[in-house]
Amino acid sequence: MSNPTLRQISMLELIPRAPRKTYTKKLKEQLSDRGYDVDERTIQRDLVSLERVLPLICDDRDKPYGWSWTEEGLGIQAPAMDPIEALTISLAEQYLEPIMPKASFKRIGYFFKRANNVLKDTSPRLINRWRNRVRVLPEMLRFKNPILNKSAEQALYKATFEGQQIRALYRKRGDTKSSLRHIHPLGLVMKGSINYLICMMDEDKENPRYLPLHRFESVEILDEKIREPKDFDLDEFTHTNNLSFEYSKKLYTFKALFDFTAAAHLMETPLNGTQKIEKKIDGRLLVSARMTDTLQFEQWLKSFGADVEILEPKKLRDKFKKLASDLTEKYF
Amino acid sequence: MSNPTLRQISMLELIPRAPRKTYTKKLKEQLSDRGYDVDERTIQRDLVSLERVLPLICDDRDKPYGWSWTEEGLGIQAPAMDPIEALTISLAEQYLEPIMPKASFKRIGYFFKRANNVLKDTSPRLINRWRNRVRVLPEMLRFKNPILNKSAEQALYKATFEGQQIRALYRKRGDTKSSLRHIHPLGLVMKGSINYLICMMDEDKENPRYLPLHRFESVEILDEKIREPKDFDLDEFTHTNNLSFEYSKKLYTFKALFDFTAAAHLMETPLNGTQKIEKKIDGRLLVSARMTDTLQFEQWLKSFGADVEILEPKKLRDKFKKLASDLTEKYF
DNA sequence: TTCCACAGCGACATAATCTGTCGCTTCTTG
DNA sequence: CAAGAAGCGACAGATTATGTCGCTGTGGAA
Repeated sequence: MSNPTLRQISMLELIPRAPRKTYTKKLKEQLSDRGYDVDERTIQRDLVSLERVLPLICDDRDKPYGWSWTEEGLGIQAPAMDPIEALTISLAEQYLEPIMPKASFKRIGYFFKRANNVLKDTSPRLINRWRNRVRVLPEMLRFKNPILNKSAEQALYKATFEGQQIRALYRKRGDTKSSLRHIHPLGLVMKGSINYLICMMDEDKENPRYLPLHRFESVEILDEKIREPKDFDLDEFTHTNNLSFEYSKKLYTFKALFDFTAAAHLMETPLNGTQKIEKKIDGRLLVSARMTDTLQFEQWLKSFGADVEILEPKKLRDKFKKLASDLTEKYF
Repeated sequence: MSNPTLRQISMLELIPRAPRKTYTKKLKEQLSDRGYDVDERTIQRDLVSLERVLPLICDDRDKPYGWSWTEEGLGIQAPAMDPIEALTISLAEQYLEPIMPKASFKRIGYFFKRANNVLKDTSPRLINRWRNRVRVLPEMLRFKNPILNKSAEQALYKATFEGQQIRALYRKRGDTKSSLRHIHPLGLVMKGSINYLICMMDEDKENPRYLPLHRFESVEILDEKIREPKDFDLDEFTHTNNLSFEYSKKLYTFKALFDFTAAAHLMETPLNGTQKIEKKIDGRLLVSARMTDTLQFEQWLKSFGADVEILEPKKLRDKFKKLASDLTEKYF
């Protein structure tokens, strides 16, 4: 089909958003790859005519002119979002906002803007109601995010993605000054308010380390591929270094008596599929489940204070026994 | 400008995704609103010619034919995502997946699909590396999500959005059978694995209630606007009903001694802007901050076990004193 | 400087297309 | 069965799209 419409749509999809640009030559090639064999002159004409009606800009300071979509221009999206979809996205926005790195969140902001535009168009009164009537609440205490250097962060992402070595100014915990290091990035781990770079450093050529992103002061991407330990497995690494706790392999049978009101929610949101629950005569709930042995689970139990009595495993019960005496010692 | 390209792009934006459809008549009007005054015949021709090259479908079982984009078709997006943007979105996907209602997450899945497509095109090797090298780890214990009825959930969303009354089969906590209720939805609150409908019920015409979505068995949207209490404020409601804890207004000055290793992270991710931290001679950290009086904060403190000693406020210290004796009583 | 390559642009002629109109057909509905 | 609605084929004239060519200005190399 030699329909100009399709060719022009393809072309519009090939034009990047400012500040990146593309050029007629490049467009000609890319369009040719997609089966549109046209003269460069035609592309020029198309660009000029589309520029008049769409938020395109042409950088004519240098001579192959550089074409891009304007930074904030709305572009084209078909099919348009329907209202329910837009609502869902605006909900996703509420979920993401507090937990995602600020810079990343901003980068996809135009997308949320588009969703909100759709909602505005359909019915400003309804969208307002939605705004006022839906909340995503934090499940737990949120800490302040560490301050981090945006350009360093971006560079770390890029280097990890492309597998390039870096040279970076990194400040060790406790140190006030940062020092220059040569690093092979292996991966990224986001956990709560802290994100970590998993990497090899010159000090230890065997074992990867994890470094919080906010301790990087500046990052320079080197023109050299990373050297990685063979069979490196990020999940295994996070597990053995206590970053993750989902994949722990040690299992035990857990049994405890919970105060009814404090643990009633376990009836509807069980710990996992193995959980069993039984109401005792004194009103307490006997909960049992196969659990992995993790720090987080212990912390969760401790947060119940005196509303839980651990029965099994004995080791865990002993820990709580010790906790009781430790606390007594502290406060009496 | 009588350029067919632009008109056709506009038209593509006006065609909804299946199962919704649109019709030539309707398109003619909408295009006319946008300044494209063309014959219906032209629109028909455009549709047929675009159908051949784009994932459009025409439902010709009935006679104004219904046009839509196919359910999974990729549509048009310009400007295209650049790779970094696509990475960011694929990261957002990792953040959202565990915490967002499954149905909602699926609804915007096409968007993540698009991002992943961009990445695949740029470099399949790199995207694979990214997949293997980036993890979003849960910060805390995740419970199993309650099972919920998808159509009921969708209806609750819709009714809340549109402000319509509903008639629903709702199962009270503890009950095995559900009963029919007449409800005025006021809002939605998502908190961890449980989502709540805030609403007025016939039993109590004064005070809103909150009902977990997973206890709804079926929902029928009525053709009647909700009656809402005047000056209803969702934030105030969540606050007074202990759903949220961020906006509590009671403030106190908190002081405690933390074990160094257990609380070192507070130096980088402070509780809030008012936090002060001081290293004592015995190695412990004296942390002080203005805090709101919330259950969650107390739970967080309890999760430290014997690694924290509360100094102020006295009330809180007393609670921990009582905790110590309660635990001793339980375990000795 | 001069020369050359490159990119953009205007002009032009022709082929290709786009589009409104009309009339026929098919289907539904009362 | 009549009327109306929607789709579709055909047609013709107007419009547009496109390749080609040659001119111009710019910038770098000789």
